[in-house]
Amino acid sequence: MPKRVDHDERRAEIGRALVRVAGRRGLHAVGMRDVAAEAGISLRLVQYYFQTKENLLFHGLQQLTEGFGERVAARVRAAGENPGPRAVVEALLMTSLPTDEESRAFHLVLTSYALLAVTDEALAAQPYLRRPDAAEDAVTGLLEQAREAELLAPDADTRTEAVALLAMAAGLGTSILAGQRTAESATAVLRHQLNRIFRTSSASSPRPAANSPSPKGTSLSNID
Amino acid sequence: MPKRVDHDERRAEIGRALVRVAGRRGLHAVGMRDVAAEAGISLRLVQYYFQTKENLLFHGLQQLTEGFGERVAARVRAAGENPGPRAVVEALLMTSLPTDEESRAFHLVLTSYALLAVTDEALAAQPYLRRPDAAEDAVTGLLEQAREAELLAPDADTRTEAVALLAMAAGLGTSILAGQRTAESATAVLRHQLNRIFRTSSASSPRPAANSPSPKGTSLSNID
DNA sequence: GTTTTCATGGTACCACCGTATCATCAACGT
DNA sequence: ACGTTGATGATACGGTGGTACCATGAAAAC
Repeated sequence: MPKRVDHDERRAEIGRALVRVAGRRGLHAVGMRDVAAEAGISLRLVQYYFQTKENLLFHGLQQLTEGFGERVAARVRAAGENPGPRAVVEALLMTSLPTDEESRAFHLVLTSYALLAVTDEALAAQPYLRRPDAAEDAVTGLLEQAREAELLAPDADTRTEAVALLAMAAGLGTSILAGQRTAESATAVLRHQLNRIFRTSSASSPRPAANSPSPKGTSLSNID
Repeated sequence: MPKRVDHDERRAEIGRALVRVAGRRGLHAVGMRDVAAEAGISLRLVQYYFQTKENLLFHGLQQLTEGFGERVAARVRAAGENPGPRAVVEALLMTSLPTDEESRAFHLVLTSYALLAVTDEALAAQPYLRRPDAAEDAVTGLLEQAREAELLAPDADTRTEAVALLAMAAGLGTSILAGQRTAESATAVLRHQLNRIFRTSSASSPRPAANSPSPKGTSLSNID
């Protein structure tokens, strides 16, 4: 069978297997043999593509963060062709909530990594966890935009509100993971806060339909 | 030395050792030998007082949650003799932030437990993690009190605000743990939200300046 | 066609970890 | 006094997990 193999694709597949099994049994309980079995390959191959477990874990983390960026982008795209600042902020926040079963695993593993990084300096040095300030900057910028479009109270403290929103989303996310709250109630709480910050000039009730057909082009920023 | 020994005190001491070492190296990296060394006793004794590691972990979790309750109580006590609802809420929220080095370990380990409980049903069945709704009820009740004392907007959604506050505190706490935010900026964000919710008894103008509007003088300037 | 290189399988090694076993020593009851 | 019981030490055992080593089939290079 030794036809030339795409190493990157192979590594990505193994990384997905890692995330899957970690989502089920917890990141702490994942061994290389488990990953191999989940990916349907032999232990030797996991070693072959990632020499060490540390390497595998790093790669898994990288995939997760990249996946998060893609999820945000997809949600923003789904918010319409020219989404207003609120729609973008909402997309960003909602993405950080574990709603369906797949994103539940996603967030569980990502949170596990973050917690590991607190005491594992090798993980903390990985750049993929090193810039969550990017999200803060992005949300702050979006709130600024909204203020200039007179969608916010003129004296709103955008940076503080951005931090508060992100922290709230993170906290709600772990609440959902822990089974203390449903995804629906969490989104309701989040939307309540958004409704407070954004003085909705038109529809105020939680209508998830088309909102804010803003003429101003809000260019999507990088966002992680 | 075989004079009768207070088992409970011994177990508590070992539990404290567990939390200490877990705070340094992470809960996942803690073994019974580490706990024994940290407590200055032999491995055999850790086995003697806790038969199994699972038992030790359960006990450690119990100690942590009990410690949390005591911390809240101490902070409320420090808030004055007859603290208003806001002072109590603030004490509760501030307690859930890792400020000094000791509480940092405290929250790191507690968060690790919570995350473990997601995939470990034996841990999830432990009653000490089973009642975080209690905090939600407490804060909601306090907000109700405040509303009746006309410290809140009469149409405030107390339960939603309570959930939001608790989620925000949790999220800010993990941010501090991850080194993404200082404890000072986190407390500032939290106070900003409290200032928003608790408005002065006269007007609804948001005062970002000093707080303590209560007639009883609910100024708690404790905090480390 | 031979050689080299890539991909893969199988398995052994080593260290660590939780647990169990055996042994000892000091107090306390009667 | 002496046996019983509680507290402690030392060490062994079984399992598991990451890593390493050897082998081999199958293309690609020459």
